[in-house]
Amino acid sequence: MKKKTSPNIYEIIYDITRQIPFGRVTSFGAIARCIGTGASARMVGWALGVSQQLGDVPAHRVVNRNGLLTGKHHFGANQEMQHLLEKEGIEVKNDQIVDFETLFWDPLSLLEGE
DNA sequence: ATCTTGACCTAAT
DNA sequence: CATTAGGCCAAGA
Repeated sequence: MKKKTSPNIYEIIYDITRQIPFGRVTSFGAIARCIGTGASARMVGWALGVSQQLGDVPAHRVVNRNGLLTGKHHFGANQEMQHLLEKEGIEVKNDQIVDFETLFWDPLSLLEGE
């Protein structure tokens, strides 16, 4: 069988990001923590960037711990990320999510739910 | 093969 | 309270 560095990381990150409910957001740290060791917040952002380019994962629902749209620049151009969030009913001000803690969705809930 | 950069986070000074 | 340092893993040059 083929031996890769760590294909699991991608699957986990993709899966978690895909499980994010509508109108809800999460942070890199939360996902990284959900994975635990073997991955870091940076990998999440990098993996999400790839997934976003693939169009299979709503990366616009993932922001940093501050609720700041750090990676909006990676969405091609303009405030596409912010527009997507606003379309979901999320209010964004100055590239920052309003009531972030309220809209925050913890991926750990998946582990608890299942 | 090595070095640098990267959508980050936590802790220490 | 603000800034610096360290950790973490992977991809590009």
